[in-house]
Amino acid sequence: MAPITVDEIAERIWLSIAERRLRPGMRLKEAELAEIFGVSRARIRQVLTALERDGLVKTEANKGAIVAEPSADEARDIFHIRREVEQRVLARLISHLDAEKLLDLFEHVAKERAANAASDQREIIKLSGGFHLMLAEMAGADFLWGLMRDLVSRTSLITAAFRDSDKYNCGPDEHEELLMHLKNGDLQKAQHAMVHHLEHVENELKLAGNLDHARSLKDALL
Amino acid sequence: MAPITVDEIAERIWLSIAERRLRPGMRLKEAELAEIFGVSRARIRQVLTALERDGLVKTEANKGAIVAEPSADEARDIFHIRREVEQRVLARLISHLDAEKLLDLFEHVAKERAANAASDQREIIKLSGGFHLMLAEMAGADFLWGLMRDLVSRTSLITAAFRDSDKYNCGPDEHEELLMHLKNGDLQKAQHAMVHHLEHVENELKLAGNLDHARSLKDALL
DNA sequence: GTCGACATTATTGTCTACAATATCGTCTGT
DNA sequence: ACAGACGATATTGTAGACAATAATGTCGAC
Repeated sequence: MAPITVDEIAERIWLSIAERRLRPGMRLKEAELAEIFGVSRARIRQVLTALERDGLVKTEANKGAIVAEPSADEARDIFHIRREVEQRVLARLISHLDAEKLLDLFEHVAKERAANAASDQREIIKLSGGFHLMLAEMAGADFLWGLMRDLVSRTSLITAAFRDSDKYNCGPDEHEELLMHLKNGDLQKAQHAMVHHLEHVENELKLAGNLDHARSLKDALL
Repeated sequence: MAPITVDEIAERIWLSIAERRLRPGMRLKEAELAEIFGVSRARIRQVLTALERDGLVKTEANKGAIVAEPSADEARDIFHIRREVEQRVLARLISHLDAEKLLDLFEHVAKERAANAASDQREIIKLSGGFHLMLAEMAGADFLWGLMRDLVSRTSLITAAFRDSDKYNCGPDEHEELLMHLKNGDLQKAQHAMVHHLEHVENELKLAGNLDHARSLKDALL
């Protein structure tokens, strides 16, 4: 019997948010979560602080945690920064990229394709983010990897909040195209493909119509 | 009698690191810190997780926390990303920047100048970072502000680790020049000044000589 | 009948004690 | 004398109990 870890709980909540089972604004009561996962509140508190760091929940003093409600502007900022970070990741990666790593990456994309074929949404979400994190990890740049973790989870939240259809965000085709350029050692083309890919994802969201959830009741009703 | 808060403790530790009173690699034992600040270990734990989020300390499971030991490559990544983030901050800021905010900014620079004149190192450190955070806060972009907090603290660590002289990093003159461009509503020049400023700071560090602290003993001795 | 103060309840924040784990010293067998 | 394992100690991880705080419902006064 292995007690569930903090990371596992955090992942579960992350997935629930990405799947839109937990909607922005929903309260996450500590005692409730502790009950659900069969752990103490102390552990849940760690989970919540981790989730807050990744921008998935927002906590207010003495008022608890709620699922974060990103604004359209925030979403644009996140995509903007993410484009820069991902390009940097590729630049750092391409210098020490060997055949084995490339194989792992192609294998990963194959898994994505399988999940897509099976319409296994949870797996799709995990793998899509995982691909980008894998690139960062292989780049061997801890700081960039940490940033990417943050950005990926925030992107999940944004996608959940702003996509209209049930279309999936990260298609395997674009990932594979990117890998081809990496395989050829062409950094510029790889970066271009990455930017294109991210813009594609961003453009599928409804950021234009700023039907922003109002920050306060006052704003919402007056 | 007000008990010291988590943020205050974190700031104290941050300053000690920035002042090089705490050196990279030093252990931060929980009980010891709890004793020093007169609080319980639970509180210290919160402090340490916060510091880890900001990249100032590194914790390993069941082994405790040590002051982080950034590599030169990591430092370069951080500066690279920081340039992009700061430019984005300026872009977001310039649209809704009024006379009052500008006044506050100029006032802040005046304080920096005073601290410099008095050679109050602790105050210099606080104010230098504070200036950049102030810009982010005024931009009204929470995500960017959070990123900047992270980047500023990481920059403090890098500066502490890699500067050779006791030269101070952020000079008030460059900050003021930036403000002039903002006052004139010239985004491009402001961004250019910012990039120049950050490159200036980066170039004063000894990142070239990669006398990287080896990650492991094996690497260090063999 | 409505406004304001007060009590109740639910929820988070904090502390203290206990359990798990790693590290380091020591001992024994060869 | 040295290698390996075992045990002691120090340190972190976890849980549960208690205190503080904020939201809400109720009562009383005007």
